[in-house]
This record gives sequence, structure tokens and C-alpha cells, in this order.
Amino acid sequence: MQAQSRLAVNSVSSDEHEAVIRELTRGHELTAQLQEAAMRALRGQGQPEATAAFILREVSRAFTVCLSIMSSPSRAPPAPPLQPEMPGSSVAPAVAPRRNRDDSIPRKTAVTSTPHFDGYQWRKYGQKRITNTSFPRCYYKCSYHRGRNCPATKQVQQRSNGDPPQYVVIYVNEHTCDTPILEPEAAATATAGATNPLLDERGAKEEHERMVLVSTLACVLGGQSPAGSGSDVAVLQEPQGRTGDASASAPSVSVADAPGPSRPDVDAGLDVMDYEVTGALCFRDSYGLSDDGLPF
DNA sequence: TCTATTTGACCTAC
DNA sequence: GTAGGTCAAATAGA
Repeated sequence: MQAQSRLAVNSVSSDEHEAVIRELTRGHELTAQLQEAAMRALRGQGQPEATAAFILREVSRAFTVCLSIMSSPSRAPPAPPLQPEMPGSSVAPAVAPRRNRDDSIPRKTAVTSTPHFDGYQWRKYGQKRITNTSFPRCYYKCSYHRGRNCPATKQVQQRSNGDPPQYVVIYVNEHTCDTPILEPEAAATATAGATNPLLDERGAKEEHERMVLVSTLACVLGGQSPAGSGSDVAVLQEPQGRTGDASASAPSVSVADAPGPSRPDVDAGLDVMDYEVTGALCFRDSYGLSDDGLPF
């Protein structure tokens, strides 16, 4: 599948490339909202809550990985889409990009409209105006940077102010804190914060989408299988610690602490690049959504 | 009082 | 010298 994706992506036009990114971004965004709503709906329900949290986090991560791949220079069409398309902004001059300070530091790039909700908690520590860009770049550290010595940081830069606005998020270093997924209230706060007006703008439409997805997910977790997706959930069993770090499997709350002996096995060995994860969750097909993401 | 955010200054790669 | 990344003091809010 991965090879097929590469072949396909390498031959697509700029418009198609943008469309793929747009759809992935949309999926990622919906996953974030579903995560928020599902956690609220399933709160205190033990195993279903833990399972939902795990699945949704992995789905979100799968979208992030796909977006990262699609946004990488080797995947981009001839005309790179990362430059802001703001009126009045000139085409970027041929300036040699600065090298990362340390090439050994793992970096992942994602494009999303919900940069502030990715399952982790971040603390902003800086903001910088970047040349040839219309928006400043914000710098975040993991909230557990001090307490757990987590080295993870991310940079968020708005790329366009469309609907929804798109953000380029660069994740630097892996989490070693094994940050739990945000509690529903915290997630709602983070998502609906001043830096993310998305929910305000979409309001009723997306609330409806969320409710459809949540009810379907609840159905799945409750042992009822929505059309054609009953066995897909099991495919999503995957190690929680993406770094292989032993500490990554010892979160303080939420998912890993949830009761139940059959928590998805942290040693299942599924890699980040197992795209069957995303393939197994075809929201539109499995959940009866139309082409524009709305329920039929 | 504590915590998070803002913002100017500083450091470093190019 | 310039620009990106980080630090830390100042500030705001709970």
C-alpha cells in the first residue's frame, strides 16, 4: 500500500496533491473533534473509554504521519505549496534554507487546521516572525519538559487563513513523558481556545458530524458493529509508546491507567508506517458519510 | 501565589 | 550580518 501510495503521489498534479492534503487534514481535524466528543461521552466507562482513547489517538497519529509524508519535499509537486498564498505576499526569493541545528534530532512535519489539539499538552515558550511568511511561528515545549524531562517541542506556523486556516506543525523530538490524552474538558478548552476559532466558525455542522461519529464509535465499543467496520477496530491494536522508550508505557492517567486486562498490547509491534491503520478506518464508508464528510 | 503567556534579548548556524 | 531558535524577565489571569 505504501509503495502504491508513493507511486500515486509522485504522479499527481499540484492540485491533486493539495486535494490529498486537504482531505487528510479534514480527517485529522474530524478525528480530533471525535476524540474530544468521545472522551466526553464515554467518560468513566472504564474499558470502552480506554479503548476509544487509544484508537482515536492512533488514528490521529496516522493522519499526522500521512500528512507529514505528503508535506515532505520529496512528495511535493514541482510548485511547493508551503509558501503563504496571501495577497500581496511576494514569491519567496531563492534563499537557501537554513539547516536544522541538529540533523540528528527527529522531526516530523504535519499540516493541520487543529494544531493545538494533538493529544499532548504544550507550553508556548516563544514566537518569532519568520521572513517571507505572513504569520509568526510559535514555539511550544511539552508541558512535561521540566517535570519529566520530555524533550518534545513543536513549531506551529499558520500557512493560510482559509476556512479552516491551515497550520504547518513541525514536531521535534519524541515524547518521553508519555503524556496522557487530554481530559475532555481540557481538550475542549485547548481546541476551542482563542488560537483556534475553528469550532466557532463551523458550529452546528460539525457538532452534527461529531455526534454521528461518536454514536457510531460508541456502537463499536459497545460490541455492535456498524456496517462493514466491525473487525476493523481490532486492527488498530498498536504499541502506545512510539519511541520504544520503556517510560513511554507508564502514563500517569487516562488511557494506560484505565482498568481492564485487555488493554491494547503495548508490544503489538505495529509501526507508525502501518498504513492499514488508516485504511481500516474509512470514515466515509464505514460511517455513512457523504463525499463532503456529512452524514447522508 | 502559582502558572501560563508574551516579548525582547541573546545565542548560534549559515 | 542575517535569521531561526531559545531563554528569561515581565505580565496577566486564575
